[in-house]
Amino acid sequence: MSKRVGIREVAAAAGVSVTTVSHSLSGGGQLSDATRERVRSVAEGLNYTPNRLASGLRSKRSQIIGFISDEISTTPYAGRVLLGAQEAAAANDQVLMIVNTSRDDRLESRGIDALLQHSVDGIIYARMYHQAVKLPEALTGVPIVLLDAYSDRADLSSVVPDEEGAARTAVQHLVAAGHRRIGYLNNIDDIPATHGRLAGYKAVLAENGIAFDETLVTTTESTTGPGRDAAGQLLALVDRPTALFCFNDRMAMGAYQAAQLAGLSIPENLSIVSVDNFELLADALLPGLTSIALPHYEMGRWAVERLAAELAGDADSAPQQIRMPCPLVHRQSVGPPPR
Amino acid sequence: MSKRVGIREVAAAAGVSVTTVSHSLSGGGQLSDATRERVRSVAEGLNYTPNRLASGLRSKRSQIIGFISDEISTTPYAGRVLLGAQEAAAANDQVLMIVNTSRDDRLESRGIDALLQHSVDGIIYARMYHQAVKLPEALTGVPIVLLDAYSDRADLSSVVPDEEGAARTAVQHLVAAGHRRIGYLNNIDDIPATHGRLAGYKAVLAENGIAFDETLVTTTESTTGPGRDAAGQLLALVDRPTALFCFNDRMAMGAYQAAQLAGLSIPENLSIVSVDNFELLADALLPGLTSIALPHYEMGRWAVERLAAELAGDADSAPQQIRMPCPLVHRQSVGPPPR
DNA sequence: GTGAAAGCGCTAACAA
DNA sequence: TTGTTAGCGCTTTCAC
Repeated sequence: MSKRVGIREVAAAAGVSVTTVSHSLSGGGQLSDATRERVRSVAEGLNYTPNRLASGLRSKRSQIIGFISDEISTTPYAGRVLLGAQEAAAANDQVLMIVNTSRDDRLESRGIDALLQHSVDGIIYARMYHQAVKLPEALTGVPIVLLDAYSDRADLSSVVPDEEGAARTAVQHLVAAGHRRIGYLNNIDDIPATHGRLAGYKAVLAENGIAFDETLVTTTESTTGPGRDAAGQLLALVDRPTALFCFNDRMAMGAYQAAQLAGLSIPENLSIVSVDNFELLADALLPGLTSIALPHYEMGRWAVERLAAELAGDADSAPQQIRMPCPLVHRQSVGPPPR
Repeated sequence: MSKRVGIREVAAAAGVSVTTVSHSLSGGGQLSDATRERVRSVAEGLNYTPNRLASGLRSKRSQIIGFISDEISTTPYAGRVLLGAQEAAAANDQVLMIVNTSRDDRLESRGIDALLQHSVDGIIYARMYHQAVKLPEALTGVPIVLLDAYSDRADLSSVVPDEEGAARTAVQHLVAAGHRRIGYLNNIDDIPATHGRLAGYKAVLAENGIAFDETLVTTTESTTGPGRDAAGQLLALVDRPTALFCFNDRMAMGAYQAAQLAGLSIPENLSIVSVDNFELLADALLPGLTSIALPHYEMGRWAVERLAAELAGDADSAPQQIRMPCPLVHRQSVGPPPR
């Protein structure tokens, strides 16, 4: 730390004015390439780094992106979102300032105040799973991009996973393996993932001439225990499914346990595909769990890049609300149906 | 956003000078309580919020804490650390600016530059698992607290988990349940957790008059597959262990699988305790996995609080290097030994 | 007790 | 093509 070198030292050392230094470094003004180059090398020689507080104060651009999320922790996915956002920010010479709200309006309000006081240039408003949000009043007029969230404000860009597409990919994979009797362990929460994935499941069945059988669809909490029970129920059917599509990896883990209890081996007697591609689980299960990956990292990157584009003003005029595709990650839990 | 109200508007509205407003709000100066109170209410009425860029520029205190970590993502624990750090920062009216290095020196160096340019008041230098670090030159002179890391610099405060204590608690729990033949699935990496937990394991055996038997200790990569193999090996012993202490939950999951393959049920035929308390796994396993929790959230909090104390100058003069205790979380994987 | 005024380090008009 | 200068919004001497 000690005494950082400032723009005037650079100016003096280069024998020019501070203006020239500022222009040289920021690429502004009308300078000869020679001067620009010389100033730059002097600055570098002096180990000059700008004071962003000062430049932000003057120019009204702090180069700070605020990141508000309801839960930084709890889910292991959160980290990937942050990582993507952080890397994109770094690439734009921006930095991330984070705030966690724990789904508490007061904390959220304080957090927004803190970000605004620090003059963030814009805010990524993130949720840890795909859901509808209502933006707080305090954010009015601030550049915002929604992440894993959507609102009724058509003027905001947002990014969410393509839930229906995810389910389509998963179920299509099972159909391609020869399955026609496919169960679905759905979540019970009233959220886009629940409805979107069910829609995808039904669509693929229809497209393949497979009649929808509601006895093959269960609706429970999306954790391991309920998944185990739900799968057990389906596997006890006289005409049991030969494959299971699971809402998430945790439910799939329950399905593995149910299969074991029923004496069925995977994938010989039962094929399983789920959503999340949470590696700690998917890789650890025996055999490995084939799963649809949610594009957390990509959504983080996209949100920051989009925000940067909007801030730069060179963005396509219209805000974008996009759904990200969710790729299938092959492991060993899918095989042909038993004969 | 629009036109934020500044300190001069408040001054005008309250009929005082900007100095008085500044003093009133920051608690400085020699003002009458009456004035202070009046100014405060006027400021609140006007919805005044200070511009931290300006105050930071002038006062040399940005109220920003930098958070550098090698991996924001990958591990699910990272989130808890960040959460603790964030909450502690918010409580101190500070905010977190995060940077990820991906264990890349160039990225780290850029990240440090970015934080310094934004005039962070101090930095939490974090690793995602307990390890030795060498601090980059660029950080010289900057207030630092190490998190899940330690260095040879005695002038820095740091916090790490008490690895030996964690193992002691785990193994003692097994001994208390009546076990005397206890296997240990250790990690192969040359890190403090590996050595510390082995030491704790040995210490408890010794204290209970149980001879150390090296055939009961395996050393492999700390993931599920290797854990499965290692456990399988121990369970195949003629005088097999009645309990297993596992380096982490992932290895414990492997041990569950090995037990199943060996036809042993948990906890009737085999008791298991591990370290991490990664709920997604520990809760999902059948039966629930008893595990030692690593104090991620607490370390995050402690690091920020300690840094704040050092910055405030009211800290105990000497830096503190502490080991945090790791509590046992009871589930259903421990029982008495089979007779 | 309170206020005037000088900057913090930089950028952006405007001059030259 | 380059330099002068006036602030950005606040804190902090220092004078009253």
